[in-house]
Amino acid sequence: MNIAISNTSEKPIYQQLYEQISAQIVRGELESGYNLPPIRQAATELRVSIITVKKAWEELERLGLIYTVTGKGCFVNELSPSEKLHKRNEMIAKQMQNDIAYYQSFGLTLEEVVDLLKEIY
Amino acid sequence: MNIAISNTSEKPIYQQLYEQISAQIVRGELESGYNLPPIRQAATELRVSIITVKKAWEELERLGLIYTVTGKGCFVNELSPSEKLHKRNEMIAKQMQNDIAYYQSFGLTLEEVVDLLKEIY
Amino acid sequence: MNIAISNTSEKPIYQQLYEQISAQIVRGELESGYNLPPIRQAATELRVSIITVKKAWEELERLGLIYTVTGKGCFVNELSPSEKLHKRNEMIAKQMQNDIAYYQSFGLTLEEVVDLLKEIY
Amino acid sequence: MNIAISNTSEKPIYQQLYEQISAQIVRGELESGYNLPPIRQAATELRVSIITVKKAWEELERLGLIYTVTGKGCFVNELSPSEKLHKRNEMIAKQMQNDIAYYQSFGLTLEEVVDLLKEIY
DNA sequence: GTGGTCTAGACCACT
DNA sequence: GTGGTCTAGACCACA
Repeated sequence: MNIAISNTSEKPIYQQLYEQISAQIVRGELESGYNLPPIRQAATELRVSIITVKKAWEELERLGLIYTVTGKGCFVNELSPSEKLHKRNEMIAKQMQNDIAYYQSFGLTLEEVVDLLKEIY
Repeated sequence: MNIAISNTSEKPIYQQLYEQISAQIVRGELESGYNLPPIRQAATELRVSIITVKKAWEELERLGLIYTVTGKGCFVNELSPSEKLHKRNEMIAKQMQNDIAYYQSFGLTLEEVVDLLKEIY
Repeated sequence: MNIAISNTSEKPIYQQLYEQISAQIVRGELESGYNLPPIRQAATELRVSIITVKKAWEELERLGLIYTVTGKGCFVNELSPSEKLHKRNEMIAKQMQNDIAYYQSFGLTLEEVVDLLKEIY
Repeated sequence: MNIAISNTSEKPIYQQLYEQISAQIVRGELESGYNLPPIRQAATELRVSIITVKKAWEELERLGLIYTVTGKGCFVNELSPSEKLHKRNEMIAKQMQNDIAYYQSFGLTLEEVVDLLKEIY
């Protein structure tokens, strides 16, 4: 578990958590069947509230990336590489649609967006 | 004034307001010196609270896009086209940094991002 | 009449007016008996509201710097040089007390204030 | 938290709040990491509205003096003594420019200002 | 319990 | 009639 939490970020902590973990899962960093640390342990290590971790784990379950076995813990789902890729593209596309809507509201063309993107990347 | 407010959006109303208006200003739709509607009138038309409009107008002033004269009203600042362009890119870049951070967390390369962008745009 | 009005200043216009004129009077730039321009003319020239000019003229009268002759106009009071000096010091001292209170709230010593003052002046 | 609010002052309440607190921070009275009282509690104690306190806290955040963590509270930023000094001088200088402009409108020289200052201080 | 947002209505200063 | 400020109370997201 390699997670970076920022208290001053505009994103809520539980979102930072599930975004980073879901990224690690679809990238294959966290393998199928990987046993996520217990909520209490994760909360202690990351110095966040148990409720916050619970909320993040719940979101991961809702996304179909992990499953919970009561009394045993949470595990990364079995996902084929193609399924992972599909989920990854799904998540990215969802975000990108919002981003593009924002760019377009300022009247940016695709070329301008790409140019700015190359500059900042 | 052509504003669309969504009560279901995750963005606060005042932010929707200043984002749309700032976009209209830097796109040149609202000309320099344009007299924004009085906050009370805007509040009535948009069916939101005066304070909500006020907060949006304040942010626009902070962004250097409008100025307010007590007792007279609020007006769009005098901005040269290059200044508008600069402010636009500034706002976009700020947002784009967050977007890119998200894409990178999924391990996307610049090329992949551009490809996806072209697809969705 | 040599007045500079700023719409974007945080000071209300009527205050800008009476502050500048009172300064000109106690400095001797506007001589005793000088006939201030009619309210309507001043309002037109300065591009402000008649009400605003009226409010400034009233404040000047309240300060004992001008007097009004109904139907004839407003005139600068007869003031001896020592009276002018006294009024000047009075106005400055009043302002300076507020300024000093502000500086002191930040814990500045007299020496620090003087140093900063020399730097900015 | 040692705040004095004057309802008769010409300054708005929220400005009195952030001026006094910012002074306390740059003077070092409120240490880095200090947990400001919750806005509701502060509002009750100071007998002002929540929104008024919120507005003051927002300005403090904008000045780079505090940061807020949703659900946790507001905290004084980590600032080195030199940073504090810099921020202090920055705030003072901003105010002092207005003060000096006023003095100069009366034709005062730097020496006269300093003399008066020493007298009143 | 904490901050984030919003409402509806009010009073005041300024133009 | 305009903006500037303030109130008292409410609901929601977050920890």
